[in-house]
Order: sequence, then C-alpha cells, then structure tokens
Amino acid sequence: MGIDGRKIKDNRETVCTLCGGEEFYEDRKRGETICTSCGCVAGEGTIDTGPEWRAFTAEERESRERTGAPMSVMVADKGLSTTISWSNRDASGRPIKASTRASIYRMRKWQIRTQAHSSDQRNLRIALNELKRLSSQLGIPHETRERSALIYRKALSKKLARGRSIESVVAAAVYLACRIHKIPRRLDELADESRIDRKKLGQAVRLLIRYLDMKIPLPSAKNLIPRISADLGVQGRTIRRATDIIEDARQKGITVGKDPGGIAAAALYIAGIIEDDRRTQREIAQASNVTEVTVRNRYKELVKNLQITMDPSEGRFA
DNA sequence: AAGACGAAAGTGGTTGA
DNA sequence: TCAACAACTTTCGTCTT
Repeated sequence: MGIDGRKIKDNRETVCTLCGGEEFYEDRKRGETICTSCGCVAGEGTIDTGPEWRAFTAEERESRERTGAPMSVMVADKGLSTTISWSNRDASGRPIKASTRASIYRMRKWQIRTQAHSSDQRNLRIALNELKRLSSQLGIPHETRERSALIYRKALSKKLARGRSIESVVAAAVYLACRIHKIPRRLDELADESRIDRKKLGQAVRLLIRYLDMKIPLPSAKNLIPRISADLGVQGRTIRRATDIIEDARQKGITVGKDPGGIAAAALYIAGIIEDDRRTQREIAQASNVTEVTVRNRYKELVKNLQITMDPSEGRFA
C-alpha cells in the first residue's frame, strides 16, 4: 500500500503489452482494463481491495485504521470468529491460573459445539470451497465472489438447497452474481466447469430468482463486447462503435428476445466495416459463440432498422 | 479460393391451454 | 403434459470478391 493509503491504480502498468498504447478503457466492476487502441484486455484483477478511506497524514491514518482482517462472507464464519488456543498459557507465555483454566475449557467446548456441528455450517463449508474453486476457474473478480457467497447464504437460510446438490446451487449463485455485476459468463460455461448439466443449473437459477425474489438485469449484448473484442483483437474505436450500435438498437427496442451474443457479434461486424477494421463473419461468429448465419441475420436486421446505409461499391457504411 | 448469402430442415426452450 | 412457437443452428448450394 502506498504511503497515503491509495493503491493499485498508481502501480498498474500503463502501457499496453501488445501494442504499446497508453489509453485504457477501464471497467472497475468487471475488473477488466481494455486497451483502446488494440482492444486487448490489458489486465484483470484491478479491483481495489484497499481501505475505503484515504488518509494524508500519519495521525489521520492512525485514527481511521481498524484492526484485523477484512470481513468476508466467503469464509463460513465471515472471518469474525475468535479461536481459543489449546495451550494453557496466556499471551505472554505465562501459565494460566488453575481457576481460569476451567472456564476457558468450557468456552472452548461451546465454541466447538456452535461452530462446526450444525449441518448448515457443514454445508456452507463445502459450498464455499466449491464456490472458491469455481470462481477462480472462471476468473471471477473478488467482489463478485462475495456476492455469490451472499446469494448462497440466503438460499441456504431459506432452505432452498434441500434436495439439490450443493454444486448446482453454488453454480447458480455464481451465475446470478455474474449477471448482477454484468460479468459475461454463460450458463454453459458454469455448467462445464462444475460438472452439473445445464438443465439442473437452469432450474436452480430460476429457483433462486423466484424465491429470493432477486431483480436480475437482463444479459446485455454490450457487456459481451469487451470479451469478444479481446478475442478478435480489434481496435478500440471499433469497440466503441460497436457499443454505440448496440445502444442505438436497444433504444429502438429491436434487441429484445434475441440472443445477446448474436447482437454483439453483428454490431462488431458492422463496426468493423465502418471503422475499416474488418473481420470475417466466421471469425466473429466463433469468438461470440454463435453461427455465421445468426451473425448475418442480426446484421441485416441492424442495418435495416438503424438505417445504416451501405454503399456496396466501396464496401463502406455511410 | 475464400467469404458472403439465403433456403430448408432440425434443435432445445418457453408459453399457454 | 402437450402442442404451438420463436429463435437459433446445421447443412448445403449459389453468388461475389
């Protein structure tokens, strides 16, 4: 941590490793930094886990600093528990008086009984392990992991995990947290990574939405753009253009009910032509996990509805 | 020869009776 | 539970660059 309490942002490398560009488009929530000149994802994990306060003098820092590890819902007891050591010595190493020893013994006993022996606690331990594994496998930022853990806790407290595999509920929680934080992860990616079939996962997801009555933003094509662009290595201006096209389409209401992947792909295809940074339909289709046909269909729709006029002789849009 | 296009038939998920 | 349905995919032949 820097002297004045700020961190990370200042230390982050400021030159793109691929093209040497110095301008970045940063999405803190998504934890991605995208180079605006070549479009690559320059760095992940830029989430600031530092203190939420800033201090400029030593006294200020002293007065604001709180002690201990940060509280996290990802540890079964939220990292708040105190453990009582088994040694019969006090903090400075002196033996503890016989009269206090008995009461300490009772404290230990109850601590253990309350901690690890309820079935919910056991469930939670297994689940949080799985959650950790799953989310690091998928490269999900810390903030979102915490959200997943929170969702899982809620599900557990409403007894929604009964009769369902822990994995499926965990995966559903992770998926929903991603949706809330607008991190593009598809249902099948989760399913692949967690050895549950898609169907079970889908059911669990719907269950959670229903009973935790969560408001989940619809997946938007816009959120997929950085990821697909990074795969394709397109220019920053192309990314921006594609984002504009999607926004335009969204306002005209022609994106509802359509696979966001297809929309994103089509927008990138058009943007590529406009910005003279062209990719073939096949490349784009592969990167966005749809078929060429879908790219074509969406792209024609967009061109028609957004009144983008094309001059075929020049191969350019006006 | 590669890319773009479009038609036709097939697939998996949602909706409403 | 079933059929209708929209969106998307697969496949394949044709046109364009």
